[in-house]
Amino acid sequence: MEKRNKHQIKRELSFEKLMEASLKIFAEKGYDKASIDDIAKEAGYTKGTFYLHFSSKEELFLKLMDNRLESFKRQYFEVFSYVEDIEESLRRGVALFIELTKKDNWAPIYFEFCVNSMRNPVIKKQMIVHYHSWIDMVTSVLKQLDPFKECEDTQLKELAALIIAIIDGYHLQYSIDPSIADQNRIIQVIIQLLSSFKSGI
Amino acid sequence: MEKRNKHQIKRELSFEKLMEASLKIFAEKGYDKASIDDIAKEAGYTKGTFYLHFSSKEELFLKLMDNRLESFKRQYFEVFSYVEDIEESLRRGVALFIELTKKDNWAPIYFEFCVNSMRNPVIKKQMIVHYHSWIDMVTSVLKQLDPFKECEDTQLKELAALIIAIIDGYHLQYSIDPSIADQNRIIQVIIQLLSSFKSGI
Amino acid sequence: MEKRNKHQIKRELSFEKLMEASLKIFAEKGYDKASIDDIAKEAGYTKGTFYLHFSSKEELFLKLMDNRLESFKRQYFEVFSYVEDIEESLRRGVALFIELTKKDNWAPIYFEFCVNSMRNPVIKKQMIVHYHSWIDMVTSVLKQLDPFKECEDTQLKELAALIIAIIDGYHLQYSIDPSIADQNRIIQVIIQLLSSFKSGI
Amino acid sequence: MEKRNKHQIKRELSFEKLMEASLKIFAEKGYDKASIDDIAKEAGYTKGTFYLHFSSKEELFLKLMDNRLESFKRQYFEVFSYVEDIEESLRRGVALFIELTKKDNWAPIYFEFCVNSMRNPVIKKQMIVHYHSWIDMVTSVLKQLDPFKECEDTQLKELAALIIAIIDGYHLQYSIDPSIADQNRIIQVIIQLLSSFKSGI
DNA sequence: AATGAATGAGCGTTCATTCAT
DNA sequence: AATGAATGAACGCTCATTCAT
Repeated sequence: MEKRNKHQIKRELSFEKLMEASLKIFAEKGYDKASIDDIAKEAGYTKGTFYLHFSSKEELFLKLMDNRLESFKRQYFEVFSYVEDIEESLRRGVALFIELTKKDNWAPIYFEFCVNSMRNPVIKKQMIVHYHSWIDMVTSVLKQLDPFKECEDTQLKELAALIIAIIDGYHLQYSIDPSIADQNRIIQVIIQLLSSFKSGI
Repeated sequence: MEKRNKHQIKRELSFEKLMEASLKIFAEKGYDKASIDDIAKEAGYTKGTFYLHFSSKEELFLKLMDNRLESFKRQYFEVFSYVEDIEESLRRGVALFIELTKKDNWAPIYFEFCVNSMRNPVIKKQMIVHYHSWIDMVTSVLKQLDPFKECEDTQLKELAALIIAIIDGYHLQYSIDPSIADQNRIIQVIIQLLSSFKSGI
Repeated sequence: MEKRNKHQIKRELSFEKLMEASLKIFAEKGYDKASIDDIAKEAGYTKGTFYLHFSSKEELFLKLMDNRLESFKRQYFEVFSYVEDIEESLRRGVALFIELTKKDNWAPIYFEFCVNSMRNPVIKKQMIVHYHSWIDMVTSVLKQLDPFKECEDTQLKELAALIIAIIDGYHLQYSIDPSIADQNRIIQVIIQLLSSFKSGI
Repeated sequence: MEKRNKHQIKRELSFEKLMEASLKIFAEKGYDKASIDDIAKEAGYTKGTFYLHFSSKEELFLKLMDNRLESFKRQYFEVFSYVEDIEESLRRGVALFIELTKKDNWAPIYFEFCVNSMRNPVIKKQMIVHYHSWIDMVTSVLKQLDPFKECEDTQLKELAALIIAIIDGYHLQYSIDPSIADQNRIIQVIIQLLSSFKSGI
């Protein structure tokens, strides 16, 4: 048992280190230019160790995607979960939402996920699953808000998809040239979108 | 002289063909997985010819970016140039704008430009130049519209940047899962944004 | 003492299992493509256990060769040991001999031994020892037969070598294309060879 | 044209060198242990050049097999083609046949072909084709001989297959331990086989 | 202008072997 | 006795780039 545990702990440690390293390397170099050697070395191991944990580069990428996308959803959800009155708290929510994307070098890795999903069907499939799960999350947040409580899910989902698209667009612009991407304006747009949606009902 | 000319013509022809081929191959495979061999073959030449025109893969990529981004701006500008009365024609304009992006497999190559610009400073610099030039173009289109004629350029530029961000966001979503990206809604958002901007003045 | 015994028994068990597994894997994949992992897994153990029993892949191969070649000799000897009257029983003997080679996927592993012995001096040495021991075995069988009782050993050994060569040749042909290797004809050739040898004396 | 020619000549030269080198390396080390690096270096080139000529290691092996097996058939055929009177000249023919196999390090490469054909279906297929073509060759030689002129092809083919099996068996024994493989005896066996076949008609 | 032979560095992956547990 | 984490050398293969023709 004890042995088991020590092995397990070591295993988990090296796995964690490799995941962390791969996040960094993929973000820095992109999927293709990131080599297994780079990743293993960054994690403090050699190539061989990598293949103890992942059967291929693609598998690692998939696992990293899954891990990161899921973790982001969770973080976002926490941010939004205590949003109760509308305007002001939503403003705060969206601001936080946007703030989070700037942490952790999220942009390069996120767009790396996106771009690779456009060409690799396996990655695409996983991307779609996560994207929908985000939409569901945002939908459920909206549903907590008074004005939307009565809305149909389909409508709210469309609204959620729109919000995510806008934030992604802002996000991309911010990555290209932070000096032109104005966080306040994008928040205004989203608030406005919500208001007009309310009144449209 | 004549010979010179024939050579020049041939040279331009092979250059054009290589550019076209590289567009196709980069869109299909992405920067890293596209090989010079692939591109040359697609153009009907061999590797050697490639290096007669481009000193490296990166140079080609830069030239292609320049060429495509410029050409897109031109196409968009044409679309918008005869927009004179507001709402309806703008709707048509934005729709066309969006439609254009779906042609020519533009999405994968565009995001390829974006993602690479996040990592390569030379590419980034060029991307920023083009992005600003797009903003200027959209700004100038807006300026033609009655309600915005009196606006300050700085304000209009912010508006233009916002519009482009939103369209990019829509575009990305469309690339991830076309079934959730609703073109009409995104157009509505932009129209609304314009209206509210007008009334905000 | 008892503990010792238990350990020994376990040790012998795992050794046996590893040998059996290696026979199967080497036959299936050949020496180079068979991995220690494959073999250990097939035996129901892990790599570590393998190195408790064998110091290297080559040592295993050598032990397996020794084991298999010896075991084959024993089996053959049993088959031939009760051959007493000549023609008919010899026919049966040779047929059985050939039949045995088809069992247990013997061909691929046997030729694996042969081919490796052509390149590795250690393996070659062991192969020669066994080959000679086969010749001796066949010689002793021949010596039991009336017509050969008076023959000199050197002569009988030559005959034995010839018989083994012919069977190996048949065996190889059978492995390449079973549809052209005719067991009866090869038996006839051997019978004939024996008759002519007899009359040659 | 001239250019073409020079390129072609260079190409053929490097191809030839690579084939020769691969013959040597495969014979020395066997298929799996022979590395592309080894082969290319032996030929005086680098790995890259190898892949200009062969798309994979397997393709090279297949081409080498085809080339060698065909060339051997041709050599054998030349040896036998002027065999007209029986016994003595056949003796000479078989002797030459056997002699040829000792040249060029044929044994290790031939058994390498055989052993690999037992596990790789593509190689197996090609091996069978060549083997049958050998049988046909030997059959046609036999048919030139007076006693066999009237025989049916099917019968002669069986005889040919038998002869080849016996020679291969001798060949294998010779490779394992030359000191026990007696060339004269194997020739006697074949001659005898032919005589008994004749009288069997 | 165009070809294509040649290079060399690099990559994803495998695997025999070691050793702490 | 058995495990399994870790290594490091190798291997098959790809590809951007160079250069003689």
